[in-house]
Amino acid sequence: MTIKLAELRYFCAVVQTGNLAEAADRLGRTQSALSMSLKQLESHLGKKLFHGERKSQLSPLGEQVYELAQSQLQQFDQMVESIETTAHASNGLVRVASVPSVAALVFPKLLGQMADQIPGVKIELRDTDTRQVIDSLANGKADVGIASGYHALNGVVAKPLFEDQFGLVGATNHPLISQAQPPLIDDVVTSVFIRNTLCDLIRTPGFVKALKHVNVTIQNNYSLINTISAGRWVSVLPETVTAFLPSSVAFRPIADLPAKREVWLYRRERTYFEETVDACCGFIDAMALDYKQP
Amino acid sequence: MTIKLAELRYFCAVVQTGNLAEAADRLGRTQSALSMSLKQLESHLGKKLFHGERKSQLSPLGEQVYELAQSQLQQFDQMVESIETTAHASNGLVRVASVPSVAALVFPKLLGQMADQIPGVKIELRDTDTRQVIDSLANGKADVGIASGYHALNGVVAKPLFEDQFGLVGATNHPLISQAQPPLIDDVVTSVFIRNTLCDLIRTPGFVKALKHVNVTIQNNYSLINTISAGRWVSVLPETVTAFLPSSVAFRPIADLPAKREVWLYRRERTYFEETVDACCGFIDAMALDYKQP
DNA sequence: TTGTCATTTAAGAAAAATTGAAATTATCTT
DNA sequence: AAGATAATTTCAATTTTTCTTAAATGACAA
Repeated sequence: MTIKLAELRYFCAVVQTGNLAEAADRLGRTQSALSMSLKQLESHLGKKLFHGERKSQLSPLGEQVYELAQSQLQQFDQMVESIETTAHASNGLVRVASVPSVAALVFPKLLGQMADQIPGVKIELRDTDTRQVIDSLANGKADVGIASGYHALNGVVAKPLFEDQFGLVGATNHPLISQAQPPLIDDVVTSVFIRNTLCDLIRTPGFVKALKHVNVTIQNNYSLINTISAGRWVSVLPETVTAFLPSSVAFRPIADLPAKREVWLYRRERTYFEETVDACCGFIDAMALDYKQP
Repeated sequence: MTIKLAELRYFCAVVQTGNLAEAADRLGRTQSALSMSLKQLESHLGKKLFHGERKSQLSPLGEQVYELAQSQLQQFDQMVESIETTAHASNGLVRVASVPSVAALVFPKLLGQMADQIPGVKIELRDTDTRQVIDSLANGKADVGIASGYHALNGVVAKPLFEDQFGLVGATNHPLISQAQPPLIDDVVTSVFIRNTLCDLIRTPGFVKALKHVNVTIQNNYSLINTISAGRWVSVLPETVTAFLPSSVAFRPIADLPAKREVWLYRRERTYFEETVDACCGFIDAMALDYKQP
């Protein structure tokens, strides 16, 4: 007999609630059912999963198991949902994964068009970073992907979607924004510069070099924009990201920074509902045209 | 009631064998058990998973389910193994993921040192591409990672391991190898050049530009070396990869290609057996020194 | 100590999975 | 097209597993 999924599910619930009664309540089971299940899991592993007698503190092994089990359960549930949706959708399910900036731009409109033109279609939209987009495609967990740059992938066809000029983002009244002449890299990448994840896509040597001395980084774009709108700080972002800037923040090109972000559209071959996925890609492609020739 | 892991396991076995009897045999169950389980799965989804009456041909939905189920099962089993190993290992389990080139270099020695110096330790070594190494670290599926380039990751510390000069690889008697003066990019990236995955790490503008006109690519390094040793073709690889070249193939620097591959060592914070993981990183680090100052 | 709260235990009940044998359905052969 | 063979399904009986109820144990604080 091996470890069962239900055992892990119970275990995780107990970890989250910190006691049997609450976990049992949440799962619609009794305390004793959980108690026995945990005991079985522990005896299978030959070690305790919790510290002390109560279920409030994990042992080191428990920590490890919790982490693994948690992500496994999440994945499993996601897979089940995906299977069920596919099975029940009359016009199929299209799973689209995209980097957040493009997702914000594309998803609302895409959702509308799909729903209007393909009755009964189901759509699953996810925004993550390029790495995970590519991964989802590779694992068959997404049918369509939008990501930065080109990545060769088996069973997936890629096509360039649009290019996206990098430029300065700063508060409207920041000197670098308001000054007459266009700023240069060296003006921008100074002590008021905040690095962000998208900066890593830039290969312009002068910029890469300047970036080495920057020591403020903000991972989350929303926090980044917020910080910038306070007035003191600036950053560099692709132009389409700035479609969502508040009026207190503005975008302008940097004279000696020609770098563009290449956004690519990926499509899995041999998908369940070919036509639906084709239509989806068509919509995305059409939208991209709006950005290609502004 | 929801989809169960066992149902998917049965389903996959039937898909693989193509008939119930064989699958039942493999799983140590009877035909009827599988038949009922499949029926249950199908009625849950409301659609057939197979085409026709026999179990030899999947329906489109079946294809989709099979693919998802297959990868899920694989992951689950891997997780179970990882949990069990962790639980039973007296000195813990260290899961190391590395890009193949460095893995080939480091794993044999590392395995020996770990076994010798940390009695009872268990080691799990995996070689994949950089993307998956980073992913394993992010998902808590690896404790230590070796990958090309720097990637910021939550809960993971990174440190540069060594740098690896890119250069020409060709048959010993290939003109570009045997000629007196060092070759240039334009000599190398010609009609006899084969592109490979590691080429994408190179950012030297002249090389990137030249690469655009190359239309032969080999993904697998082993096949690549084999092809090269035939005599006609050449490629570009990092120097450490060449530690495993057959004598018929040689490495030499390219005069105007300064590109280096940066290899980084990643280590998850808050691992189960801190000391063991520390020791492992120490060993890897020490080995890297051999390549830093050759 | 005593009372409360959390967990465990044990025995029976309920649910789920598995089996064996017979029945059905498909495929092949002639 | 009929019979033979192979594969799958059905169904009731059985086994296994999981869950519940109810009572017992253990920890902890007043």
